[in-house]
Amino acid sequence: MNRTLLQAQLMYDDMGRSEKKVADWLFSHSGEVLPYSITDLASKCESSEATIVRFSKRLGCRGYQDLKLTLAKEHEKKVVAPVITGNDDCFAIFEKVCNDAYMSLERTKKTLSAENMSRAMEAITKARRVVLIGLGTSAQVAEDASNKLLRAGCNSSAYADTHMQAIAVSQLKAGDVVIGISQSGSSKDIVESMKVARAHGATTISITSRERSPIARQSDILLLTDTEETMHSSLGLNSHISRLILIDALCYKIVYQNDALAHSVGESEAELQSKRIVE
Amino acid sequence: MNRTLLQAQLMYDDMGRSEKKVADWLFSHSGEVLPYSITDLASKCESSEATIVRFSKRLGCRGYQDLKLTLAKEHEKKVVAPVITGNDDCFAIFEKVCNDAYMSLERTKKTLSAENMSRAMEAITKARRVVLIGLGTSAQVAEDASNKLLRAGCNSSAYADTHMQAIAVSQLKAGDVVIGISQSGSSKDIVESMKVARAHGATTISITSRERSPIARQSDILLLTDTEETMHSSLGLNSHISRLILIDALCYKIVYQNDALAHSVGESEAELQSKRIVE
DNA sequence: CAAAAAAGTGAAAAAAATTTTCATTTTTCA
DNA sequence: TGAAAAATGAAAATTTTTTTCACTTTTTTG
Repeated sequence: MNRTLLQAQLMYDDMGRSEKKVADWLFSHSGEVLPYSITDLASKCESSEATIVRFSKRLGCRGYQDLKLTLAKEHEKKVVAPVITGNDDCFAIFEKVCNDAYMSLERTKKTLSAENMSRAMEAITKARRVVLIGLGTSAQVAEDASNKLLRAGCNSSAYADTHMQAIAVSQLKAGDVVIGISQSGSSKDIVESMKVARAHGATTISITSRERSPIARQSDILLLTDTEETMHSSLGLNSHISRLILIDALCYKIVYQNDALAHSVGESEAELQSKRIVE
Repeated sequence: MNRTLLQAQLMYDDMGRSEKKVADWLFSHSGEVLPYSITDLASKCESSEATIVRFSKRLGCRGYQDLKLTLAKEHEKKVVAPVITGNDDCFAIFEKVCNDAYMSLERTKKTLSAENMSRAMEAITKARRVVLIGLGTSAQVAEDASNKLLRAGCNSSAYADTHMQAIAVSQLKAGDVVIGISQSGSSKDIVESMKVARAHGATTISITSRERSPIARQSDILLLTDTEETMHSSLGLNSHISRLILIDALCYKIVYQNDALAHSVGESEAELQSKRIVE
């Protein structure tokens, strides 16, 4: 139920018999009205066009058209990704997985904290050394991030092996940064390494999909990618993509920041861009 | 910029002079259009009603009314200027990179051939052995694909090292499949391995962003991800994402196909799904 | 390079949707 | 009960949208 219909509920007692019919229909079919013309709606409600216009004006709209636009603006997006079926060909599945990815990115826009991103960026920029740790798919993301951070001028390394991770974090000091990447946030070895890093005074940043997870508790800065996996992609694909983009945005900002001076002295956008090329 | 207008940006080149005027006006006044009637808008754009209806239909709407409703539904979304500037904070950059990714996926939907995807899927399903080769970022994709194919029941391996790649492809026989992954399509070692695989009678599949590239010429089946990189993400990020999704869709179809029998005997959707979990 | 074909365009007609008007019905209240 | 006020819906008036079609521009082809 959206704002306009709540308003209608408040005014319900002031309405006449016929206007109430319109309100009732809208309460039980709030999502369906947009494609209907005023004539369609009048017959659905067993009411008349004039009544619908009056109803619209009561709610502060200029008329039925305006009401529809108002409702559309408040329309909560319940984009339901179509379900993949056995009859779909590869391409149809590709399209559906793409849709899933869009939705996942939209969700990530909501879960990700702008402030934490900025804090992470600053911590990384100032760090003497940045260590990235992750396992499985997350190791790939760590590797990718490390490559990009190197290009951005940070002293970073990624470790995909738990032993190497343990060694690397034990060398960290205050002012250093460790970035732990874990989809579930509960990979035991990763959490353990985060603890050690913290004990040595390093700033701990975690990239995970679960807000209440062991890794989150060991983190000074938490970067949350989308929380909810959908049906149509491998578990982890969507957060993998979110994390790749998150890393890319961070590195972009770091490059921009580091090169602000050089840039202001006349370095071209193209040169700036060239520092980011990875493949 | 919302989804519909991003779509318009993708289709911009296909529009005529007058339709472009409509698009231009909307790009610079995207928030203002809702109260305008088609006649108002036509005069604002120095265009005609008919052109606006055509423009609306191009974007998949039934007409101007429908376009307005669609825009109204997307109304709440923030308008993100397409160019990243030094003043953007990390989060704003993240949003822009997401938009880029979105546009890149839309482009990939155009370049990717549905038929070739199906042919690739069939070749992989029937193959005695699948070898994946790639370097750099593409090696990560190859690794990811190999993991998923294994889960899907294919005998697959990925090689990130050129020597290992050379050895692996020399063992292939007719009926085997090699999948070469290369952003530019011209990594010398990869192309060479594709040639060898082909000489041994294996089916060659390539995943690349360049249609006219050496690797494409060595391929029986060509899978083209988006061709044009944009300004806002690292060179390669967008095609990396496209390829991850492409792989995921392929594997999804393979799992569905392989398990069709088991499924029909009563295996649940959940069990089917569980075979795809990677992390 | 010119002719033919295709694509794009906008004025105006046609259709549809919306809003207003007004006669009639229903409700309110003394 | 009956007069005034409020509510209603059919139909008219208006506005908006969509379609049509003749004309223009662009592209292709011989």
